[in-house]
Amino acid sequence: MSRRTPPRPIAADEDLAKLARALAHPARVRVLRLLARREGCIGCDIVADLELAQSTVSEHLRILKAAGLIEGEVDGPRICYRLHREGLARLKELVAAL
Amino acid sequence: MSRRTPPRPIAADEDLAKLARALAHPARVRVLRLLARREGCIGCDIVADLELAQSTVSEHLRILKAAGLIEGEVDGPRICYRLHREGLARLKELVAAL
DNA sequence: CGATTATATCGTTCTTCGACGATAGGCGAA
DNA sequence: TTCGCCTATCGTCGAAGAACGATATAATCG
Repeated sequence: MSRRTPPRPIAADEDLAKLARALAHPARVRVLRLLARREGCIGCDIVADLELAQSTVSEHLRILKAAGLIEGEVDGPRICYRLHREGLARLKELVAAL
Repeated sequence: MSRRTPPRPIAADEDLAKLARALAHPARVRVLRLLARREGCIGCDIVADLELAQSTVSEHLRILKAAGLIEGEVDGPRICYRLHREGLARLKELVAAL
């Protein structure tokens, strides 16, 4: 157990890779910036901002949510998205530690 | 030209997405950590550390190099890889700015 | 020179991603 | 309840990613 670099996957590597994958598309980065700018939440305005089909945007949002970078709260017939500070903080930690 | 959010791609989004894509695989994250640990350079030891075929590792290194996160210097018959501080710093900047 | 070692590249196969249209479900308003 | 808006999900298709073995290139050693 004094091996220098254990051959096992190493959880932190997987974690960072997963978060990075969520960032690995300009549309998703744009969504994050959008949510950062407007402190509050945004509904379908995201669809209007990105120039993509609604279903495509929905998929990007799903990916960001699955990665823990954003969260969506149901607000009547629409959904209010906002940054998920904890997930974002974890991402920053992991990157800063590189 | 007073549009709030111009529909153009926005270079910074593309940049961050590209960098993130380079990080979007555990093997590549691991390489970065490896190079961070051993301050100096490493040759084919990377192949030994990752449990992947040499050609696969070579491809991962190519991707990291293309993203500007590492650099390789020819050292006789082998190649000495090290972190590319500037690229890494740019990545950290962009992520921290989120 | 010939052998050895370290890397890169090529070609293939399989999987995953990204985009779209079509459609279904939920909620508020009329 | 019926209509209309917002969102999610499904199915499909083409593009890109990931892995490998085989092979090519380059430099050192004997």
